[in-house]
Amino acid sequence: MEVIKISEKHRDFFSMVYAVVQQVPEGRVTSYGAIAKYLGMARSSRMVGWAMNAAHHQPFYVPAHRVVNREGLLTGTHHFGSAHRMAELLSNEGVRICNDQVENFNSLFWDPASNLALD
DNA sequence: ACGTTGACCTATA
DNA sequence: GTATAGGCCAACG
Repeated sequence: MEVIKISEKHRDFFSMVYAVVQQVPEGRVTSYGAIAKYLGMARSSRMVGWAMNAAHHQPFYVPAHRVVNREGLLTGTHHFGSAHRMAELLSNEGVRICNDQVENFNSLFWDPASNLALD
């Protein structure tokens, strides 16, 4: 087991990412870019993925399986322990997965910018 | 300290 | 429609 250390500076950013991911309803999915854009880091969407990497080490639950890339492709399946873990979780929520690809992704897509109010 | 990598996205051809 | 290039910024060797 490796422990991923999170810099104090980015603790906030990570927390914000987790907060958004936790708002994603069951049976719905969102993308890294949408989260990054919502947090004002549209050009640093890779950091969202890095935050997901550390999500497993967080004390609270983070439904990282509901976060996919902009094509609706499950790119992070290898980081879920088993390759089919992510697809299983999504399938359990009613999301049809075919070859690591979310079906009807356009309808299942949940955009935080359109569902969360910006204060 | 430098180069490479990465759960990505946008732009251009 | 696919293919290639560039950018982004933190973590790792």
